[in-house]
Amino acid sequence: MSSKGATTRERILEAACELFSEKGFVSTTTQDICGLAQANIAGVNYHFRSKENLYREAWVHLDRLAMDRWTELIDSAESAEEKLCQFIRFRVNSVLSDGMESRFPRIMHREMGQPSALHEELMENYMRKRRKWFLDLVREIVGGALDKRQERMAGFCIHSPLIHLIEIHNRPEHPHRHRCHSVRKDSEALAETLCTFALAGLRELTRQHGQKEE
Amino acid sequence: MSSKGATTRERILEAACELFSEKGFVSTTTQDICGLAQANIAGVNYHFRSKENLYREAWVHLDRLAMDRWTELIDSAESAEEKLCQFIRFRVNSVLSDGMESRFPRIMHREMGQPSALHEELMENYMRKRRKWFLDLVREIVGGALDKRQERMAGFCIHSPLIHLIEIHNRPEHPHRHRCHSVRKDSEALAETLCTFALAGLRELTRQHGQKEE
DNA sequence: CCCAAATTCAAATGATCATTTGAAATATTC
DNA sequence: GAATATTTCAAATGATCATTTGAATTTGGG
Repeated sequence: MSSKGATTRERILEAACELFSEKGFVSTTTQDICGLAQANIAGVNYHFRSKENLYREAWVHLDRLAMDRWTELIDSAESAEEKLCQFIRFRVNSVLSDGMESRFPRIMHREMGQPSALHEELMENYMRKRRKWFLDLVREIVGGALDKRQERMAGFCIHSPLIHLIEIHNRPEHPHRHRCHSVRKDSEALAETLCTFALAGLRELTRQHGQKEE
Repeated sequence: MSSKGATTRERILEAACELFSEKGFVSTTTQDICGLAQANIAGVNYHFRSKENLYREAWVHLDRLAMDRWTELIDSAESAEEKLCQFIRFRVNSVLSDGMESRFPRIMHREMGQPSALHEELMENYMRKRRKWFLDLVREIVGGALDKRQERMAGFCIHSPLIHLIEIHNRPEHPHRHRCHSVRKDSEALAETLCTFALAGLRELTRQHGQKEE
């Protein structure tokens, strides 16, 4: 716990980020948050007006952290294909690490599975730009060989395993987590498998499309 | 509504299947269920002892329906690759149809995202056999070329888009569903794209593995 | 050191939920 | 068709939750 020398407000926000990303908005109670933050229950409403607004602040905070790491990533790679693989490795590592890096993907995933009252606002502010970036990257790789609908479907095929990975590694404790053995060690191998699948799929799709043209 | 000439018990079970698969155990209230079933609130506890036990009965019912369609599928295809594609087409059609066929995948998905007290029992009874069937199918396709860990990862790559599809099409109404345009029409095209990706990925994986051997 | 503003706190409020209760209504049996 | 068992019902119960309240405590400026 990083509650060393932090204000009550900071401890509550930190606890909120942890719990909201783990369990989502509805399943997280203010009691949970204040318990973890070692603060009084009324602290949430005093410092953040409401649970809902605390949720909003948690998004602002997590988005900022995620974007910091995001920009590092974007600049590093050269070709579009390499950029995609970097993105895949980045996300796999983030999620499997179970650390702070995985919080943004996880709160996003919880919000998708059980939308809060802020859903549209959050999608507009935090989803749209990421989605566009990813689809543009796919388009760059296939080099205009596919139509918009096919690009979307290809993006779907590539992105789905990353979403599913979040899902698997963000399940409430339940002794049933025995499936995720040797997760740390598999991290790199899994990322490489996902890259292989993504590139092989894209190549096959463009190949098929080229054949139809002739 | 198929409440024609059905007993209260049947109407409650039917409503429970619909709502549990749409919103999951916790987010579905007995009031919702009885409202949809046009039954008194006490009906759940009279006919099913508890909400939890009603949930169990809903699983029994949905599993039976899903298995009926499942066996039709298994017998039809010849080669393992063809069987996998049949499975993919079947699942895509089921989920995109938004009908009764999609209920089992959806209740499964909700249970994974927010496990109930019955989680382990349900996984044991309804998940294990399906999971085994799918992984055996992958193994048959790669013909023993990959090790267990790689088979699992390949299965993950192929299965993830199907899970994600359930997720996308099982989101609470929210006007934000505008992403799913022309879903019905895209159904076949999406299934074919998924098949292409799956087979291309598997071939590339076995090819890479063959190279390493030499 | 004192006072006022900011913060913390335990307890109360009101809403929602699953479940219980016991009476009323309905169906079944003899 | 009366007696009995089954099913329905409106209202009550008790648990959990977010939020409010007003008093107690701490903090910071003069």
